[in-house]
Amino acid sequence: MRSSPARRATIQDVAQSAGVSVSAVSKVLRDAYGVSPEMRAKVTTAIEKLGYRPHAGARGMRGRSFTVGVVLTEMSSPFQPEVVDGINDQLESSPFQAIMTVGGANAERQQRSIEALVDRQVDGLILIAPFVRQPWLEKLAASIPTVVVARHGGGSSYDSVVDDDYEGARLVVDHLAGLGHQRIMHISHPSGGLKRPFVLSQTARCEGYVQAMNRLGLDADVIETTYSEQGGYQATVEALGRSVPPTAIFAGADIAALGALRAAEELGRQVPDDLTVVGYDNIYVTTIGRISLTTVDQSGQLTGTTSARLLLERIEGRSQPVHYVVAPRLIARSTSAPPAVHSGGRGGKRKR
Amino acid sequence: MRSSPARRATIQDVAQSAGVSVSAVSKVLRDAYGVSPEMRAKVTTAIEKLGYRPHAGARGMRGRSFTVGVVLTEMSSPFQPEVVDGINDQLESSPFQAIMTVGGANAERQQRSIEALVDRQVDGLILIAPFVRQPWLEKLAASIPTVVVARHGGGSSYDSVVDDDYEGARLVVDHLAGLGHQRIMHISHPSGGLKRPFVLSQTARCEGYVQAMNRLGLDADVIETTYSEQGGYQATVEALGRSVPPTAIFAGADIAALGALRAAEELGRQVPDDLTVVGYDNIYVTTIGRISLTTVDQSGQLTGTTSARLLLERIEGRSQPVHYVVAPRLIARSTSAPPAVHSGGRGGKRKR
DNA sequence: AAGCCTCTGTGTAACGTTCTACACAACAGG
DNA sequence: CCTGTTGTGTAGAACGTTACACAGAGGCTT
Repeated sequence: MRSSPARRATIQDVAQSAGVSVSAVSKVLRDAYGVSPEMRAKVTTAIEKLGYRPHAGARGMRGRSFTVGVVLTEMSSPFQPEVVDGINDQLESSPFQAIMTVGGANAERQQRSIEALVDRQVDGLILIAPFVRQPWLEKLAASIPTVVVARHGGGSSYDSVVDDDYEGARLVVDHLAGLGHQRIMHISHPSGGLKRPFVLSQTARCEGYVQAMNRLGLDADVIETTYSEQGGYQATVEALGRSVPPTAIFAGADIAALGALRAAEELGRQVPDDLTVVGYDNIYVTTIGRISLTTVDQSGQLTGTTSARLLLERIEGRSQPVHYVVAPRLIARSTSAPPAVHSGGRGGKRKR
Repeated sequence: MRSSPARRATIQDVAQSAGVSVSAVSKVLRDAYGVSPEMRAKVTTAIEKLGYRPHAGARGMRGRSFTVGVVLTEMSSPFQPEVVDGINDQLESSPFQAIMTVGGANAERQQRSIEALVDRQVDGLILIAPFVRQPWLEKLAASIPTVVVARHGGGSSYDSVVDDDYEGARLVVDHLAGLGHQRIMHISHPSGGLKRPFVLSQTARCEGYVQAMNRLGLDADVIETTYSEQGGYQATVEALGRSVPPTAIFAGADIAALGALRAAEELGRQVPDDLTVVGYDNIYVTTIGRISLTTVDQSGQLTGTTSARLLLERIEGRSQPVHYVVAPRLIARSTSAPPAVHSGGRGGKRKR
């Protein structure tokens, strides 16, 4: 008459099987001070034999749960999964395990996701592009080690890893201006209610664009829609319908650039001959032949490994904040080229 | 001299603040029998006031953790995130919270991810396209409520939700044959060591293709590479290099179809005039103008909500297995057309 | 030889919940 | 007035782990 069909082995069972005390087993498990080699051997054998695995919930009640929580904003964006891969790679060699939740688009749902993770007693948190309010974030980070990804402005109680979106935008503008473009339109995305300096990528890219344009003495021209195929499409249709349309479109995200490409195609503009289109993110599809989009790469992988490393340091006790900036890289492909020739001085636009 | 800066409120604190016993609070929390309306009111007020949130780890030690674990194989595939969205939607109205881990490509890492979740005392498990071995899976599912997504062959101790990949492949073959194609090549992906009938989508699609071809009296022609842009590219280069090349390529996944498109372009074949290409999955990029791939849709959202529903039923106690099949749907876009004219016999094809 | 370390191992009190068993009150039926 | 019954609340033992406090056993100094 055994109890349940397949009860899980506990630390008790291991202790009994090895003929030692529970505390001794715990010591071995925790790699604590004061275990003889024989002790360790006996215990590990017993663990092996019983297929014992420590119960994270019980662990979390006293010490650590060896779990870190990752909150994503959206999985469909290709950048975030890349970051997650980086995190997992970095954690592989540590005793920590990452668990994720999807926060979703609004601050409230995001907050709920974060709290759910905290309820589950994670030892640390990595938040990707969160738009919860700053005071809430600071308070959260004061109570649990936290690393924030893709949100500018630093913060005093958490670490952060951000792409230098200002610089990325500058790279694009300089590239386009270098090709001879003057009327460069930028497609942006709502700021999510965050105010300077605690802004997400979209806002930083937009500001970087404006600054770079001003420095070159060019007029900034921003259309705010959303970072989506639809958004890019609409913004492009609107811009090309003007009496003096832009010669280049800089979309703040590749996905919007794809919409811009579709709009251009439908309106009979050849890319890059009649119109230059540039994106941002270097998502996978931009590389494939039919698209071959000029874009900016921010290494999601590197961002992920870095943030995991910072989080582990923080869990180990570091408390002064570290803010890490990842340098972006322009990847010129085949959707950018010099603008169409003007007949003479200023004149007409030629289209096919 | 308070203890720590911001200690988390416990059930004790709530009990004290409400002037009742801990057990009473627990009863309210669990909606258990034997609480008077006044009691409930007092307790909920106290909970509100203290901002109390139950500690999932501690809960898990006796009762439920109200957490379900989701294991993905890869996040870069667009199908899996869609499933996750569906799961989250369904769980929104329940007290359960989903946490995810990324299993990765090999069975061993996947197994580790699953175990990590079990260690964290999840109440149930949803596994997306797992290729752990069948006996292991059955044993796991015997000890914890489990739903398996995208793996054929049923199973006696778990529920499953699968796309009818056989039918999907048949839809494609019939579509192509209906257009007049005879030499239809299929790009497949390694089976991951699983044997019939417990196969993953790729194998089912391949088998469905072979059966459909045979039924029409056509010769099956399969190249096994991987479901990746590279894989699709290589297979296509190989096939088009033959003395009698296929007139249509049916890639088992959209991502491979994109590679096929690139290969066709580089080899100077016009799609769909010189070559038809069809994918599977209806991933986002297939919809955009420059690509507009003919493909098969399997609703990831529906798959997700269904599997979450099944899991909740199972957690509530159902034990006989349910196997749910989702019907696929062909989406004809602009990469499929009748084959190029044979000199003589067949009617001419002219497009655009 | 006494005293004092150091090294290993054990006992046991938490940790925050759940849930069974029970106490008590109020009330109904005989 | 006694005996149930029903409804409401509480005590307290788990659950599986950690980590503090301490007990012995030797070995080194004086």
